[in-house]
Amino acid sequence: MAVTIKDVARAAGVSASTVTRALTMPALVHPETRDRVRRTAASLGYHPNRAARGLITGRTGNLGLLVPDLGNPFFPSVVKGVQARAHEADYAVFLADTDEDSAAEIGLVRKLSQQVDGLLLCSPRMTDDELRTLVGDTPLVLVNRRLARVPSVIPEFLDGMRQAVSHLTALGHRRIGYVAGPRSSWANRERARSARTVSAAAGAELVEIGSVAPQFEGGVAAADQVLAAGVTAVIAYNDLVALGLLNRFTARGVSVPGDLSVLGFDDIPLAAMVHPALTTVALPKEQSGRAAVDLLLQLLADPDRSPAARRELPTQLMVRASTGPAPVHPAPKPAPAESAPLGSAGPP
Amino acid sequence: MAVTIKDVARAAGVSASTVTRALTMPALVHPETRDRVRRTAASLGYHPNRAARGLITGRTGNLGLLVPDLGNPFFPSVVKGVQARAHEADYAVFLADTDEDSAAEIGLVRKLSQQVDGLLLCSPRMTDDELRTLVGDTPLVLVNRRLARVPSVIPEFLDGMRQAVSHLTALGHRRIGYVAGPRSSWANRERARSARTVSAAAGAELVEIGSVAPQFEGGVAAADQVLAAGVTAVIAYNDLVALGLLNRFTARGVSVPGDLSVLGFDDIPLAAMVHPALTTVALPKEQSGRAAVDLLLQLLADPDRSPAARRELPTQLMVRASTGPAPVHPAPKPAPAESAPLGSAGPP
DNA sequence: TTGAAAGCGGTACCAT
DNA sequence: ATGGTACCGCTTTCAA
Repeated sequence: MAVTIKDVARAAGVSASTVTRALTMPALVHPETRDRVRRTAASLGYHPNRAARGLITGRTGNLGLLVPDLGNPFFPSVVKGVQARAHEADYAVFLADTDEDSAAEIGLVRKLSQQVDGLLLCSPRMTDDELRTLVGDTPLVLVNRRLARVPSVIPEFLDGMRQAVSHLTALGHRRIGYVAGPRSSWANRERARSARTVSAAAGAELVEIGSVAPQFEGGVAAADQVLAAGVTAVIAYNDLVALGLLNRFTARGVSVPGDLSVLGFDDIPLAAMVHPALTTVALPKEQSGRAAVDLLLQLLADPDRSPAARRELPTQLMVRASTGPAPVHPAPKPAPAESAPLGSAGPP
Repeated sequence: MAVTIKDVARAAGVSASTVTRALTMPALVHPETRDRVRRTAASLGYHPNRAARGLITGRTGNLGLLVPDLGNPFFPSVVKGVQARAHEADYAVFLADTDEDSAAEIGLVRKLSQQVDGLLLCSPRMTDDELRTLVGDTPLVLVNRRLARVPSVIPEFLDGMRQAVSHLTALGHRRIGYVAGPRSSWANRERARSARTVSAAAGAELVEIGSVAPQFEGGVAAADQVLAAGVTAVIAYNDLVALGLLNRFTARGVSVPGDLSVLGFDDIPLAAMVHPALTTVALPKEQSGRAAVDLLLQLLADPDRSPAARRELPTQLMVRASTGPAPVHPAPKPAPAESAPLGSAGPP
């Protein structure tokens, strides 16, 4: 069994109360006693049992983080940010991957909420109504999602999209595609809305295409529709989808950015590693994670504060090789390609 | 405050003891009472407080998972496997990213061990001696690392390397490079050792190159040494390093697989998405995670069992476009390239 | 079959 | 400045 407070008390010749004080309210105990207790505790390798402490203080020192899919590199980045900030504040982190399943989200919130001081929901897929039923139970902070009266950390989507569209129109593009992500994703709805607003303002025509899984395969699946849409540039829901598009375009002999410009969202590390490197709107990832933890800690420290603190973090267009001047002639519509096996197309 | 056992007891008109029994030892309570209690509990939304329960049972229902870097897509995959299996068994998972730092690993093990029933250490960077001091404290399972008398889940590296080298020698390669990863990585030591053993047996010459960070940048950094080594094929410590090599080769005008074949390890999803797609040795990832949880649960269920259960999982060579026949003339040594900005090289 | 009481490892309050 | 005691939520004897 582990070392308990009683072991320390006995070894130091004091009561359990004094041990607690020496460790958590040092000012209240005689310096000499304090030092002796602390030394004894250290030498015995004593660490207070957080569960037991939590039982009485109501504080567990834990927080929970839910993400839809660790397979999308966007989320591990957010997780890293959360971890880093949480550990600084001496919090431990429960992580759960919900597999893009809103039912799983709800169940996990319920299960975790009793073991944590607060929860961070990153890009939750559940509906607003479902989300509302969870509020009040446990302190909640949303990441990448906005809901009235719930604290949240979100990126400046509108500005990011403005940067993206300005870049494309400056290159001469006038007819731009947007490949939509999952309908259950608030981020997708925001990006689509921003795309409409911004392209209207810029005098460009926006063609909305499908609604695909937020993965490489989604992009591969949407690529032919993009070609058929006669656009000269396409903005993908996220980088994975953009990479799927790139892959399929290469397989069909469509040159990027010669025939078609491709732009992603997120700036996952991968975006800079591929060929051609992907132009993308960088979202704050680690930073979102850190900010969310900050917001949560703030909330815990002083619960009666504004229940709807909200932080919006800047986005940044990363111009790389996948976008270029609009072709003089509209996008080509090549003959149906030999169907290349996904992800294994040979060299051009 | 959340619903407690007393609330349920009062509402159902029984004692707390009966509530416990009705929920955890149904056989011991009168069917009628049992049903009434369970209905009341359900209608009140009662979930037993796991921390309180753990205090007395000694079981927390939690487990901890440490990984070196979530930024390497290999680890999120393992995490997904752990999560999936853990949730099936009704366990919650503490996750910690140690940032490739062995000191952080040790601290986190200490911090988490009191809150969990067992810990999974994935690719720990600490030394064998450090690792040994941690054993016995809390049930431990190693993933991707072997240590005497500690249960572990590891891939069949030797066989994986054999597949890789056989593939290359069959293509005519006789001089093969191995770009080493971090020295603190057991996996790296194993791969290097396997590479030596296997290539000797296959009559190929092995050239060991550097020791780089297990990341894209590590590969970029090693690429020029690889070219200078006069090999016709190179095996990278992992896929990220392989991608870094590819990127720099492309920038220097070296054709893959025309001039040089490149082979990775891991089979991260990315490997199939790039161009040319990366030939790689697929390691079990989700599967390792699941197996590790299984091993841990087994250990918890019956602690006196063999303390050193060990599972070795098969690996699988994925042949893709980055490997091809050895060139007739040894690898070219192109003139020093214009130094292309990392990760942003334009189209060939 | 059920209830009362003790105690898991801490902390907080009230004495002294 | 320190010790005693009650209690956090739950499980587990022990009696009835």
